[in-house]
Amino acid sequence: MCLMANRALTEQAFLVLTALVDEPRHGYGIVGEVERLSDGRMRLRIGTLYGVLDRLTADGLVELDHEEVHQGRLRRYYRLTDPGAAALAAEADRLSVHVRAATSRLRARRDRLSEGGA
Amino acid sequence: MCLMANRALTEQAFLVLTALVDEPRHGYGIVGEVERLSDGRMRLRIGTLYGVLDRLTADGLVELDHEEVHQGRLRRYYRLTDPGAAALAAEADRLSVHVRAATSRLRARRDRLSEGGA
DNA sequence: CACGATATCTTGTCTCCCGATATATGATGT
DNA sequence: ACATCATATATCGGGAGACAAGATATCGTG
Repeated sequence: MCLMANRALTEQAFLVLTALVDEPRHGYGIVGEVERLSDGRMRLRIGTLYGVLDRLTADGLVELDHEEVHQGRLRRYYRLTDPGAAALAAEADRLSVHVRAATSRLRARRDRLSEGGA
Repeated sequence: MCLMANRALTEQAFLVLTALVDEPRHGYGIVGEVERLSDGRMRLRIGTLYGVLDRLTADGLVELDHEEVHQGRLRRYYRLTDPGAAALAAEADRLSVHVRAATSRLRARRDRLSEGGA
């Protein structure tokens, strides 16, 4: 366990954390929620999920909530921790700066080009 | 050259494209601009830059603008192409969806927790 | 009773980020 | 004069991580 590892989150880790903000979810539930919250554009691969989940657990950003058997199949539910919520907030902030920089510059470029082309 | 490769951009590629929206820049200029546009939080490593630049060039998202010698040292300037601007806009849009999902859920979580804690 | 969906996890491959290194010139300091 | 640092290009090896594919198991459906 390494709670102090505040390296930048990967995009997949970001999406997993986001999917867990509302309520604890199990593996397949996380995959479905990620697809939903990204407007169906991001499909988290099942092989990717468990690696991400292991790393997030090791860093203390998520933790095992409980296990239950649903229709004969085991479901392992994960929960967002407070450090996890803080890390997600920090990463969202960081990304938001990049997105704003890109969109404002692109807008200026479009204005510049349409002016020259008119 | 593979113009049709619309795989998702890496974060570093996103930042390089953003740095080139305003005007053509050379390698070191890109590094400095990335640091500026990320509020000093992202320092693009020089070893990373040239790999990113090679891939973006191969995909037709940037292209060589011109070369000039400044104070005895060669500067190789790169320029954003129209497909590059389109790819950057699409990626900014995609990230923006993720950021909004995270922030709105985190806000709801904070409200929920402060309510229970009050 | 085969097949697909649900559910977990492992393994191999491939991309790519990063640190280190190489090379070269101009500017700065002592 | 000479060392050192900033600028500027590029390459290489290591390691992290995403993804495809497969293993294993149960339930529902046709």
